[in-house]
Amino acid sequence: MTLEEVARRAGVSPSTVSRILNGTARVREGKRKAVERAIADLDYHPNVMARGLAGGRSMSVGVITQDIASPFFNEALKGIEDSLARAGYAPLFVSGHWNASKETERMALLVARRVDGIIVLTGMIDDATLLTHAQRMPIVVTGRSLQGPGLFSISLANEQAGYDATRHLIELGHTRIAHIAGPEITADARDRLAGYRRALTEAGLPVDERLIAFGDFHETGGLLAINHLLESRLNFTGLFAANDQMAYGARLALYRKGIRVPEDVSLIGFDDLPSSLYTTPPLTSVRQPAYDLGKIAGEAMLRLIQGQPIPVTDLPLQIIVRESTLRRRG
Amino acid sequence: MTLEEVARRAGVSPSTVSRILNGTARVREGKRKAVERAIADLDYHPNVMARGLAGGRSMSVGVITQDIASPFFNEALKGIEDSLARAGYAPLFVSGHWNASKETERMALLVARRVDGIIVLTGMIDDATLLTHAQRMPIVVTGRSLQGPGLFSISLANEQAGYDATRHLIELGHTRIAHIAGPEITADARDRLAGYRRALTEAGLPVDERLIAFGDFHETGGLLAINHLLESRLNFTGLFAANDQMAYGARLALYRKGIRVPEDVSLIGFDDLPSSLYTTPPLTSVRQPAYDLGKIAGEAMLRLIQGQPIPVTDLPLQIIVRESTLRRRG
DNA sequence: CTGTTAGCGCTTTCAT
DNA sequence: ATGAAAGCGCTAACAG
Repeated sequence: MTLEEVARRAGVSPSTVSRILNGTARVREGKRKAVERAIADLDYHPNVMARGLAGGRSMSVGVITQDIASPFFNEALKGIEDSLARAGYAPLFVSGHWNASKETERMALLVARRVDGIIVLTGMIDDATLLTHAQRMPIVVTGRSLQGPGLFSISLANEQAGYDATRHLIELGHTRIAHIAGPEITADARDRLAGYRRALTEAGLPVDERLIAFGDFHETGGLLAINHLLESRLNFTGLFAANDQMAYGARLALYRKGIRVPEDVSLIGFDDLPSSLYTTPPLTSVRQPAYDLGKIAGEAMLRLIQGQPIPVTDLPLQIIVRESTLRRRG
Repeated sequence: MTLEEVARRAGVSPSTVSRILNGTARVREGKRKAVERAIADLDYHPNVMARGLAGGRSMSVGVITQDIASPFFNEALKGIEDSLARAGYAPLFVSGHWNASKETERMALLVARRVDGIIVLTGMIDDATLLTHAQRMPIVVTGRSLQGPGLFSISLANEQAGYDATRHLIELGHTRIAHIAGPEITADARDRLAGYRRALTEAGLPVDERLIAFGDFHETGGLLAINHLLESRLNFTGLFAANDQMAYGARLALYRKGIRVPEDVSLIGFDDLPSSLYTTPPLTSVRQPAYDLGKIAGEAMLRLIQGQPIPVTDLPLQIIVRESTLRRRG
């Protein structure tokens, strides 16, 4: 089934069919009807590649994640898929594996595929490279605030959220609060750590550097960090992990040592992954609206492609209090 | 940068460049060198769409999952991405949302995008439809065993694994074993349930239908199922959940009632999600090699496209014993 | 409003 | 072994 056959069957020219398909120009009602019937009769679906070649658009947008199998990114991907699908665009997912050079390579792959735009979910690529790419095609990037033509960034208030999380523990009476930070190279991790420091300082509490451990944003990282803290015989009653996965690992490490959550240690995570509702005990966490983030990124991309202005949307981070944090005893 | 410019720069015809790019024919060493230099100098990347239009191949394969954000599917997607990327193919992911009609619709979308093949991860589409599609393009389907030209299926021994899981509990001395099954419409769920029944029967234990609850393969389903069982005042010391997510929900429900795992109830899941290593206690589960499954599916697709024979590979399901199951006391 | 005419960048006969 | 030429299916000026 080709557009030409549709045209023949409807008794019009190919251009007319194209116009109707794309809404490029007004067409007389009669012809439109005829074409629509022909399309239905023939079960015609435009060839996306031919369209792309001729029109210069591929109807696909590239999405760079760090790890396609990470629960946090996944929620975002779902949001992206949903928003893009509505406009007939298909997402092309690639993983950067937390590696700047691999990420650059994947980006080249997307460019070769002539994607109409690229959404970068918390990438490691530097700002300058991004800005350069933005000159050739629309870019939406999350996790940093960047200004530039053809580029839209969605940043979340990580510092403030890190502050709030720590503050939550302080308000529960905790004074010895440890922090498992994420990799120092990621801006998110640095901001959350900065928030932690500010909350402590503002409350007049000392910042004990030995209470700060670094993890890899995975469960193992949390586990190792806690084991390390415990071996150093440092005590603490509050613990703020820079993401939920590390909180899970930390929780297991505590369980192994017979330290109870929340009775002995209050634990707060970050991300509020869907699974955090079902840990034992259910985890208190800073909710990052991952799905919404993806959806907004997708919609922004669509607007960018069409040259429309993008409305500013607020993505509030909020603390979801569950059962892993408790007022300090005594 | 187009192929023509490369040809001009290398002093050859476009066809020659094309031949070198695709390895379609032997080309004299001198010209090949010249072309390769031109490609490097110009940083040329073939236009995938033009290629697709002319050659009839899109260098992309469609992947239908039920839920792009489910941890199990995700591991598989990662495997698919890895195997496909090596051959220059890109996966196009779509979600069927456990809904047969939506799945059919998504399939049509993939066909319209002229994918070179479709991988169906445990879909709900009926066998006949799949066989029909297989006549037009390569299909790889997991979770069922189906024979046909242009079609390759990878099935896992779900019944046997269900049997093994139940058997594990029986061997630990449990006689009252409950089962949280998945949706009856899915073959996986039915098979696991059948294995559960067989293990009980073979061991001479009665199959108490009241001890079988159905869930939706999500955490909520497990939680609800256990609440239901508990309200009916049925007692049991062993529990087999048809997937890990439902096991998580069940574990929380038990925690809420003050029933300890594994001291009071031994719990075994299915899938062995990465996160099951970090639950409290770490979950005993039947390991489904999701990543390998994806990888094998991707490789099979590549072979199918190239008309090569597909080697039979065995995907063993095995029980990973952790700390959520224990010998029955007393 | 609508048809005609060029391509988009590449692959693939068909000659040579 | 290699070049010339004819499309793949569609969009986008350009004329009416």
